[in-house]
Amino acid sequence: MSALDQSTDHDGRGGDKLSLGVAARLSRYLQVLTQAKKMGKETISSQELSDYTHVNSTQIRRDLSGFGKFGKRGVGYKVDSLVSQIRKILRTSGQHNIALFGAGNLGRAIASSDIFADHGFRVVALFDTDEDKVGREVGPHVVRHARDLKQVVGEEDIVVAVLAVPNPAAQPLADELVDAGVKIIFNYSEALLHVPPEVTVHTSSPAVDLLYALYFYLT
Amino acid sequence: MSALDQSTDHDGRGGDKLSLGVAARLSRYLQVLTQAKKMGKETISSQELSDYTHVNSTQIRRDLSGFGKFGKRGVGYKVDSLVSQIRKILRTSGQHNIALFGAGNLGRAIASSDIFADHGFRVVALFDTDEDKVGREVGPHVVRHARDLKQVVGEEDIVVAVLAVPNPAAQPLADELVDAGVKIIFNYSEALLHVPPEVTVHTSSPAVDLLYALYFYLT
DNA sequence: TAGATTGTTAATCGATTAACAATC
DNA sequence: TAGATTGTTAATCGATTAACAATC
Repeated sequence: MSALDQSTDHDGRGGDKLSLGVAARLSRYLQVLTQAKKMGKETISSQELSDYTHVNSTQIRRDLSGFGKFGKRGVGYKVDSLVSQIRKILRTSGQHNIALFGAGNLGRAIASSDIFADHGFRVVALFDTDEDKVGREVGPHVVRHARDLKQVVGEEDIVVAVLAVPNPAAQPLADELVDAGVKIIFNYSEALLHVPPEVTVHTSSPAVDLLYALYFYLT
Repeated sequence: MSALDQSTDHDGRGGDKLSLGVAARLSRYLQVLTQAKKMGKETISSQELSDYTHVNSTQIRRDLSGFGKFGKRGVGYKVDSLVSQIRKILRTSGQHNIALFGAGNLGRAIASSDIFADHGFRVVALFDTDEDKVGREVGPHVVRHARDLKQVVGEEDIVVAVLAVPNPAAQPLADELVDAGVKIIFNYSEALLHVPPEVTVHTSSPAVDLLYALYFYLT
């Protein structure tokens, strides 16, 4: 993880790496803005963004003004152009191909939703190891056998793999993915995955998020 | 959101509110520890915890030592007792009842998994509005019609609702939940939900997490 | 113009980390 | 004992926020 490296220029314009906090907040703004755009909203104020993200409005303005003057005083920010700007800052303007593993309930839910598509991610392949599932259609995908993963990862330039597989299957699969050259593993199983340092694992943990929310309710 | 209120005592022993950062990190430690325990691991060092959580090992020791001397020098922390200690600190030692809405792919995936159960959350009811689904069995649950939600929420002391419903259904359902007295809404739809200030909404956003991970890969 | 909201400053506060003594 | 790892200090650095001038 070189994510902790911090740039010494703090005006943010230098094309240098964002700090962890800034990158995380920009991502959240993008989430809200994307949905606001879908709902036909044309402008949004830092205060409205604050209401949805729970980030202080001054900080939102500060985060954004580091990269340019995107807002209009007295009006707010144009939703549409702010989405483009943040995508540019996060360097995620393009399309990114992802491979999805596991065609169970969770895998099918992910494959049929547009949560990833809305942010420029395209599921290009859905894999399973169950021969009964291979060949079946799930949304726009035909389930492929996981033994083909290396070929597909190479051909389709896949950097991200999403794991919706049972816990015991996760580590062996992760090993194969690392071997095939995947750099980011999004893990929906609960398994603790061992990977080389150049590979990033993000383990989704709804229950942990819930514990956190509950703490502030209970106190 | 009173989550930003900060206590003025910083030793953490006073039974006062944790800061946002500390509470978030403790939750993450708990996630890893819970899984490590499942895998039969008996002790764990701050360095190992750091490898899995990407939190600096000094900070982990610092976070923990604020509440007591849980570790043994030269050995590490006992996984089992550390889990109990953190649960105590986060005040989530008990059981918490949750209601799950939506018996589609995602709802069924959540209902059949033990991600919530592992952390003391018990799904006590699964709702849908589709009459075809009502009455069907999903894991240990029988799908109930959402019109019964108010009764169930009252009877079962439900504080948390998990929404695995289509976007357009989310806001009307949130309104009903607020009316019924639910305090925490865990939103798996993409809809931006409007709720009164005493209710907390957490919107899950895998694509946003992915954007964030991708940024650090791309730079 | 009057009202609203941005962009920016300056001050404060908390988070982070290297280093190391303590001790298992 | 020797090695390992915790608990804690002290210094630094970045995040946060109130306040307000600028301006749409």
